[in-house]
Amino acid sequence: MKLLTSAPRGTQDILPKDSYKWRFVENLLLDQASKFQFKEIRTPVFEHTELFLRSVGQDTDVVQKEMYTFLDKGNRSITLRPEGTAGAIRAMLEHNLCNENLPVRLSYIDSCYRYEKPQSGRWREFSQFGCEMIGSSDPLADAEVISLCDSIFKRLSLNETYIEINSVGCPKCRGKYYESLKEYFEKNKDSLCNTCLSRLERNPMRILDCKKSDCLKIAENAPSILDFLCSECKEHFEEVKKYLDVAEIKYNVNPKIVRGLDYYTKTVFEVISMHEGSKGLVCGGGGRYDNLVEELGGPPTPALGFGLGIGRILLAMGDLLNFIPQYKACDVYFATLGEEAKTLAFQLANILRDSSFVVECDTLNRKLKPQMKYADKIAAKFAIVLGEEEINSKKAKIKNMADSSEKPISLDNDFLKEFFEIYTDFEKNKLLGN
RNA sequence: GUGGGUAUAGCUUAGUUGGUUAAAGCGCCAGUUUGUGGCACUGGAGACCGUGGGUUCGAAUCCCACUAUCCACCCCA
Repeated sequence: MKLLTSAPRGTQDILPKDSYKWRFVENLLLDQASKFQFKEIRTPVFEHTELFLRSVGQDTDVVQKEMYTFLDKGNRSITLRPEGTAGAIRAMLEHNLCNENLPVRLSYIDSCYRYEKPQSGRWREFSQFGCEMIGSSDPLADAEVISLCDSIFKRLSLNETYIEINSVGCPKCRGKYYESLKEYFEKNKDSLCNTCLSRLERNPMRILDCKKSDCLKIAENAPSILDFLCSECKEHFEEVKKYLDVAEIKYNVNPKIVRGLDYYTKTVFEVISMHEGSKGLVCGGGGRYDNLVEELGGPPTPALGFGLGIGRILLAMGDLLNFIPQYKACDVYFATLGEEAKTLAFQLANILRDSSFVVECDTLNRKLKPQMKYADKIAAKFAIVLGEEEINSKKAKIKNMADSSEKPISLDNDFLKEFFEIYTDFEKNKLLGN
């Protein structure tokens, strides 16, 4: 078969055999966030390009080479969102949510888009769960957001996941730190890789993130941001750690973590999964961004948040996904012979469905045998055969597919009542282990 | 963006030093007499061997390009 085309590069179709797993994880994420009073917000998939230029930052890789940007028919520059924070904050400001109760706590599940070369755990279209807490500068807010993130992984039984935290300070302390970093790397310029040389000018902190062995070696002895934090930032960071300790949340302080987006200040953190299939993959990240709200035209407002890649979470979960409850099994399958039977089955099926049973009827006009085969394959609990005899006598047999036992059932007004009796009996026996 | 692997039915794969109608298992469909599933047996549908060039009398097999996919780097969720 020659298909016209296939799904675009870096996208994925989530088929019925997997979609329920996604749904389960998504529900769990939103539910856990709601325990911390985060409420769902839904924002557009695309925004005006300038939003991301300003928030994510001109110099970032995301903006420089990964955005899906195009002109619409009205000549507006539009960009498919590469992350969730900017849109959430924009919407919050546009609808004056921060003029109501502070803090504002928002959660979302967004499809995001980045033009990257796909590989394991990386797609061009990916689903991101995020939470944003706007209005508090208190270190407890940081601890609470990290705690939410941590609790999610606990709830998912992802135990080989750990949290790394750092503080990138405020623009004030970062200025001094950059100078010192530049000075340090200038001295070791000869051993740096080419990418790092260009980073030296634009964003020396990114050199700390380089994985090349030569750069790693130099970075090892580079000055640490933690030694340059101003008293306010330092105190803030200490408080955050104190709260995390109280909550018995495990974390490593890693002065080398640098988040990829420009808006971060003070606390930043990453969630790294060491599970099979996602070894060392960053499946979440976040931090404080005290200047972003103002940057987008709002009043000076402290805020912070985090994002998790849902695809990466599923990757990390691996075999755990097998324990997720699947779609409801079929309660009753109607095997039908002839037009009249088909019609009757259709009516009876809807009666059962109104009582929230899961029912399926034959729609392929197959012979009885293949129909029973099918009922078996879909693991129907009961099968009811309808043919000429049954219609004439207004009585049918309902077959328990597990033990092949059959019981009579009326097809008239008593149908639902009798079915209930048979069904509860069946469930009772199951509980008793028969 | 850089480097490497892979590309044969829906899925998993076989395909010998290039040689004629490209195999198998699973899955799907149908049958094994009349209206009943799980087992077994029989049969069937389904592949222009990723695409396009080239080498050759002859290419799934060799060469080149492209595309897709996977992996690593970069970056990140």
